[in-house]
Amino acid sequence: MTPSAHELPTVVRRFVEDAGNTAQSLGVGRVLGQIYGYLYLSPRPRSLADLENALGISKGSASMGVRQLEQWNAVRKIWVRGDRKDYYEANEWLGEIVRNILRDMVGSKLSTGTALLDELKADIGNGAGGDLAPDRDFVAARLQHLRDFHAKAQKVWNSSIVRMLLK
Amino acid sequence: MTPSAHELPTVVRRFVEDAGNTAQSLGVGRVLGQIYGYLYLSPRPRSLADLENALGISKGSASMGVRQLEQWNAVRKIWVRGDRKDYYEANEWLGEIVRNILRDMVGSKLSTGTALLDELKADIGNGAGGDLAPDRDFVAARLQHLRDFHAKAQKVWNSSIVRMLLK
DNA sequence: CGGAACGTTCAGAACATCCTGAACGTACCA
DNA sequence: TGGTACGTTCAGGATGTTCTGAACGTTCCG
Repeated sequence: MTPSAHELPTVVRRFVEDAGNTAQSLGVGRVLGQIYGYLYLSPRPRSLADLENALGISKGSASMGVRQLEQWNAVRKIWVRGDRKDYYEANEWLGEIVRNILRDMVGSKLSTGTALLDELKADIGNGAGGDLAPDRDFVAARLQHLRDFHAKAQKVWNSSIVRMLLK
Repeated sequence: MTPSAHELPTVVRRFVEDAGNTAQSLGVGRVLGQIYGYLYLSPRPRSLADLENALGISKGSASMGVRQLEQWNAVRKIWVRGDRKDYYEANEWLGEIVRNILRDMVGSKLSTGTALLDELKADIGNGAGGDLAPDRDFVAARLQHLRDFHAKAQKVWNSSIVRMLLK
């Protein structure tokens, strides 16, 4: 008699489902939401096998899922002496988690995003943009406008990250 | 001699490409980024046919793309007397666009997200969560914790929307 | 040393999303 | 009234993403 999945209490099952949907619709992957949701309602740490079993996902998904969640500090690995399994528990400080996720999904793009603009500006400066002919000035102005916006966005971003950090 | 695509100036082509990639990686769809990017660098309004042609996308994509962008106020429809085509131009106020996109991708979830929590809380209140047995209090506490976070998140969200609005 | 228990990896299947293009509706004009 | 020029829709094909599960590496134990 294999210990089948679907033995979760109704409340937990529904919560996990919703966490999965929410995670997916925010673009972080359904499984991550499910794992976090399950651990969030677990009064004690759970092993990878528990996750496979409780959520009906594969070993691979569980393994990669917890790794990603660890990177965001959404879960912690717990060692139990004399037990070779890895156990995990949820970090309940959601603000921190959200911040970490945002930093690594949005923040990175904001910081690298200037490169292309500079390059294009340089291209226009040389004759490289010769085929722009009559629109040259307009295009240059718009690129400049975008650069300004980008700079402002970076500021807002940094300060708002700090604000959330204050909680 | 069909007027083929790929007649865009190099600078424009690269900008459009990048806009497409950025849009995609932020989860709003590559085509939307391309259309907006193209219009952003266009000194005059463009028709749907222009978009199909310049970006190498289908009529359907162009049509649905501009509709979505209109909803976010990212582009404006321009009427030209005596011309049956619809023309579009980009709204250059990116802050407004970002705000509109966020409102409709994140804001909505924040406002609807309480429903499930309330329901589950009620279920625990009745005997419905009987199979939770010894974990009942822990689960209830975690649900409450989440409710608190949710309330706080709504506040931060509303005020930060307002802040960006101030420019 | 051999084998058991575990975590990790990754090719490819399963699934979801996005885009195309043909069919259609509508407005206009001769 | 028929024809043309346009915009819209949506079934289904094309593309991209996520998940599975078998193969493998490692650690531990007898």
